[in-house]
Amino acid sequence: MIRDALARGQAEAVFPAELPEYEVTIELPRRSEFGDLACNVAFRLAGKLRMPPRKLAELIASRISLEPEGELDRVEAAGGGFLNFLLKKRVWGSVLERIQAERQAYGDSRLGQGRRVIIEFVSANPTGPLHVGHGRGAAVGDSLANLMKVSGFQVWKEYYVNNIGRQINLLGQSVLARFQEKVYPGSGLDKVITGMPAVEFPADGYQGGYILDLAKGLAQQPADFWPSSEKAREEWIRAVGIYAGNRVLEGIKADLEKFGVTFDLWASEQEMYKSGKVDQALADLENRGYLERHEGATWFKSKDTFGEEKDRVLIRSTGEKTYFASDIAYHREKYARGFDQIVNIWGSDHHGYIPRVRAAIQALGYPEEKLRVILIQFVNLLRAGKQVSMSTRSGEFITLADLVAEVGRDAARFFFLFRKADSHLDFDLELAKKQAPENPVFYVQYAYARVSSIREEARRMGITLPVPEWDPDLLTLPEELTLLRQLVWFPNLIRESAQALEPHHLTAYLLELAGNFHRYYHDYRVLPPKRSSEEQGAREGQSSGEGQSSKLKGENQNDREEGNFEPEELKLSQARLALCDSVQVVIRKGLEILGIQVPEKM
RNA sequence: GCCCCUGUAGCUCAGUGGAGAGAGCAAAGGAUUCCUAAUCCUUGGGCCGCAGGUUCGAUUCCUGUCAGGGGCACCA
Repeated sequence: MIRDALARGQAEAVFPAELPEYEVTIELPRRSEFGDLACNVAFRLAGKLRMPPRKLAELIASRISLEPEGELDRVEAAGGGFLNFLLKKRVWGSVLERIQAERQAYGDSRLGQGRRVIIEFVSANPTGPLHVGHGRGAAVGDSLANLMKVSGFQVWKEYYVNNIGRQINLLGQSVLARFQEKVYPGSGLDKVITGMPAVEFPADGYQGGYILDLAKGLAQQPADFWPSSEKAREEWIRAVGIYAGNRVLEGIKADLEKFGVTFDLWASEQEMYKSGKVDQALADLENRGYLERHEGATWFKSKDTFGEEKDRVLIRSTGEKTYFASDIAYHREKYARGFDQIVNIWGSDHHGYIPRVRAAIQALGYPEEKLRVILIQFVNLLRAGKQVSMSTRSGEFITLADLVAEVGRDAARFFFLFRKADSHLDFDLELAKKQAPENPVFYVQYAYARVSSIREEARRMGITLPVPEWDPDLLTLPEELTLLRQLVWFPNLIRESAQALEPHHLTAYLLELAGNFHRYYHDYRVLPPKRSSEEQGAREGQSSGEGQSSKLKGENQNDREEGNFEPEELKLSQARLALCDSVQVVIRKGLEILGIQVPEKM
């Protein structure tokens, strides 16, 4: 259309016959005064045509022909040279028809075209309960999964369990030492356990109350749990470590379930070893010439080949394989399983680790650009403005379970998704608990509950949805247009957030939508005002029509029934009700993606 | 030393190659005969860290610089 206008200008010899290459981009302006769509083509051409952009814009605008049946209402030149387009009102109003028809499917798209994506997240070592930082990763990962699902991706969620290796042994040793110290003496267990080697509590062992609980649990183990007396100390530690790791993992699973987060697979590092996948991966690297042996260890040649700082150890001189070795095998598996996109959500302390993993993926001949890593920055937990310290080792931490118990799952998830994943997050416990407007979670949920309340009241009055016929001219208030525009924007927001892997945009959007709704609600009535009983006339006492429960009888005196409104009044109310209902549908959809529940009443 | 992230209102943070830069909190004052006052309104408040560059146009992109956080193991 714009090109037509320019061509017309050329024909009139206002523009030169030879136009330079140019691009026409249309954007949504931030301010409603600037129209519904804006175009900056005049700026792009101004320099080349040696004309002021404003003048150029006016020339173009005057040559644009609008089809009378089209969706555009008018076009004008504005500002320094923008072309602003105004859509006809029915275009905005039609979004309500669409939402009413699609309901919860509004916002779904086929962006992903069924491509398969694996999202690995949380993946905390089973050496202690999840803390709030893991909770943030869980919230981000789970919401991202939802976001991608509605955007047409096939999503697979996975937790990688590091249930073997040094940390697990350390856990085993910590638990066994506590067992010998606090549980075993005088327990009579010497009849069951024979030849237990003495184990001291390691210097860097795990502290915290859960270690003693695990030690107490050991007392319930059957006799065949314990290694035979001639087995080495390491065997005892390993057995206790695996036991403790499994117990901790059960707790982690339970905590995540309470947090509303589930996984399609709990991938086990032990399994990677048992199935020979680690050895296969190493053999693969060997065949491709990326392994090197010196100083008794086996190294991945990442320094000269991939520009890494240094080579990395895969097999220690002791013969033990490093975590990196099994992680290479795990990533190799992800590629081999045929995922189109691989998303890892890691703690920000892993950032130095990413280039190394990418190097290994390239070394194995896989496309590393399929891998995208989201780093989760630390959560700064505040209570009454004071920082709450966290560290797994010292045992002084607030667990995810504690957090959920204190502020609730909904508030916790919302706060975790409030900020960009890679920026530091201040989490104020007092604010999250507050049942007040300054708490964003309640603010959004309340907007939802309010609509339910309106709908309930409407039902009593006999006003129902769907609207029989849509009259776009009924919603003409600026506040209504603001809401309509925001609803139109929603599917776009979902797509963009899914593409960028950034669920936090959704929390901001919902807050804004809730705010616009609250303002609208405050200033205008959705339903017709109640009439006093004198005005109500002869219909009194009659029981109302379908779907009314008997408990409403007492209220009927003040209520009006269907047919008791002016037709225009009824139509306006229905249109506004459709708007509110559509706002609610979108809030529900948004909160669902974030994993937050919607209350019908508050 | 090298690498990554972050510098935007008093605080916590959104945001964008374009049109007086936004929200929440905090401060002060106000608003319910009527669909939930868990709401709403008003008022102040800003060299978008600093300096260059690219551009018709930079808070946004590039370079440098300063400040804060984090990472650089034969740990995971």
